[in-house]
Amino acid sequence: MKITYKSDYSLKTILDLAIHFGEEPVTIHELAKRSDIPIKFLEQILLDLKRGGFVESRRGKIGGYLLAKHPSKIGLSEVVSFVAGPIEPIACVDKKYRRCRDIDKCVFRDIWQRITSATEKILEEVTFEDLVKKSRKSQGNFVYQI
Amino acid sequence: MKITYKSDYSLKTILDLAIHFGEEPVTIHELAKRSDIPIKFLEQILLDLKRGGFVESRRGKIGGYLLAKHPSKIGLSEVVSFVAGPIEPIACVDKKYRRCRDIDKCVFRDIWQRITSATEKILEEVTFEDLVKKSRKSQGNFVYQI
DNA sequence: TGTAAACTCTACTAATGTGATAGACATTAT
DNA sequence: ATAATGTCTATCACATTAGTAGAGTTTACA
Repeated sequence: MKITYKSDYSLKTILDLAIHFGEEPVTIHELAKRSDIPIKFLEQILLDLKRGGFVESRRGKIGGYLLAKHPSKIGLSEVVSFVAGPIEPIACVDKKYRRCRDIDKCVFRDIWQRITSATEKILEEVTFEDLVKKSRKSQGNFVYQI
Repeated sequence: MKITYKSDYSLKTILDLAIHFGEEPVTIHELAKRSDIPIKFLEQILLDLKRGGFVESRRGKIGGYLLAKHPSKIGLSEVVSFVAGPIEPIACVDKKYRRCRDIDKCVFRDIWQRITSATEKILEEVTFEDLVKKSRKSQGNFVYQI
């Protein structure tokens, strides 16, 4: 799990669409402006999120983006996994990396697994509906601000 | 926190020195061979660890490296912070990154902070003495294997 | 039926980080 | 003296990140 600008932008964008769930499609322009994201970068991000099944789009005039599912059905865990990669903080879990000589005897592995479990537990308890509610509670609601 | 090869090598090296605490200095050559680390890369890593105050060196013939403190006084948390950067998984915590428009209203921030706390809790409970004991329990002790 | 406003797709780029490698130098036990 | 050790600086190939550019396609509506 690595929260880069791109994953940060992805999360903010899904939250924005969750806030506007049930309304008209939201344009890239609006999303970009509200979350202060470079518009051409956001285009690519939205295409990714579409491929991931998190958002849908409408083309043409009065087109825009919509959340693909109800915010209560979108878990933070699945989104984070998609936009920020596997939760594990450690290289040795990744298939691309060389294996340890004897990974089963690595005393650090248990640590990384415990951190992963703790992280998953926190993420799995949260849906975007929860985040929308939390966001509405923060007076002013930062997503709308200029 | 990002566990790269370099941080992985650093942890393994400190563990190796912890296992040999109280004995003669361990040479870079031995460390490199036992943990399968490119020797020239390990040289740099050891200089970093020295600057970090984790290890000491003896130059000249029969020189080598030693742990600077007793393994029970070296916490996994401090080592990980040193070799893998701040525990936080998120860009916005880093001073170098642009601030959110209104970071106090960011609904994700609380999530990253909870993950950070959970991670710190796990790391803070472990010292290298613990890891040495755990390592000795794994029969064969991978650090010694060819 | 034209057109403006929207999404779509591919390519490119600058900056940075990662994982090394190379080679000259300094120190010390014997 | 010398061999074995640590020290230091430079360089490099490759991947990732955070964009930018530009040409396309689709659709509502006048």
